Amino acid sequence: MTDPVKHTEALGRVLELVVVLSDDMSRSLAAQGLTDARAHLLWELHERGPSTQRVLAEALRVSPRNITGLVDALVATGFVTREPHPTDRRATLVTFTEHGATIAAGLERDQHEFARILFEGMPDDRVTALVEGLDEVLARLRAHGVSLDARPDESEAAR
Amino acid sequence: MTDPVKHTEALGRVLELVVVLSDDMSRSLAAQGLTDARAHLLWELHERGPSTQRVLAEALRVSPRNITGLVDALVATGFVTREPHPTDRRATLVTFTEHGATIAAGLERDQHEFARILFEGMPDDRVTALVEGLDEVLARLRAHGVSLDARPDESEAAR
DNA sequence: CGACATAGTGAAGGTGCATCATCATGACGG
DNA sequence: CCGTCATGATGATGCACCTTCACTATGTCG
Repeated sequence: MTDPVKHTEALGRVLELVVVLSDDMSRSLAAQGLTDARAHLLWELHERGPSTQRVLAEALRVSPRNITGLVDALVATGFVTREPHPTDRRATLVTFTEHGATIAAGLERDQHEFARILFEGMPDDRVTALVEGLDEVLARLRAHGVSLDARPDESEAAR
Repeated sequence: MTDPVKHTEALGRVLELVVVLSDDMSRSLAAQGLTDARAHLLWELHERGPSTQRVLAEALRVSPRNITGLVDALVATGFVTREPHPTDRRATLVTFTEHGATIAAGLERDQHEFARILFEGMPDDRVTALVEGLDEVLARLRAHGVSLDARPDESEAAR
């Protein structure tokens, strides 16, 4: 039971944070000439190193076809290049240009900067409480069957 | 100072929650034949009652032109109708059909259901801590100049 | 070698968003 | 009363993201 009203209030806070945060991050990315999707791709590339488009498609959870377009755009703006895969002639390795690598490193700095803005000076126990609270919420979501790759199978039967 | 690593971890949790949550909500909406934007419009209509498209555009923070399309879609699927404004012949009042009102009420139930899934059984003090933590983060975001209607003026000068 | 799987792309389409131009109507000062 | 300006909605275009289906080129395995 606990308090349903408080629960709805908490959900409201989470949703508000979602809106404000994603809005601000998008704006910050746009200032660097990046869209959300392209920045996401750059980020994955930054963490994985040169990758095939197939791998990127799975990382971003989008169709391989879509990756083609994103890579096209990033190639056009000089952030990445397509290199032949050394052993598989079907595949291409998406690789940073120098410029792209610089930008990607900047994304990481931006993330730290963001964390600093949000949490700097906040008491440690408060941050810990927040992380634990969010972890529990995430755990509940997963327990409820939100696996983040739930295919639209015949899973949903309720209602 | 406090701990930068913990801060980055906390940001990671927030971002993960954003992804998982919005993904799940989208799926839940799609199951009712609604896209995110159309559901958002329905939600505003539910909270405001019959509204002009202009008002909806401001509520959703999108261009009036875009509202025309969303309303078109909702009219086509029978969720809303366009009624003439009683006093201003330029304007139209977007109004629920019976079906639309039912669906909108369902959205509200869904939100409560969602809150229940996320928080039911969680100790009250934990929920409170979470809300307070999120409030502080939101306050910091705003203090940092994220006003949610920051026009791309000449505000950004840094970097 | 033949059957099948896999990497990437062309074609076509849906959705959400934007801007600019246009039309009809409202509001206000002279 | 009327001209001017503001405002509500929409037509026309265009971009970004995403999808599915079809197809080519290549890898893999019996």
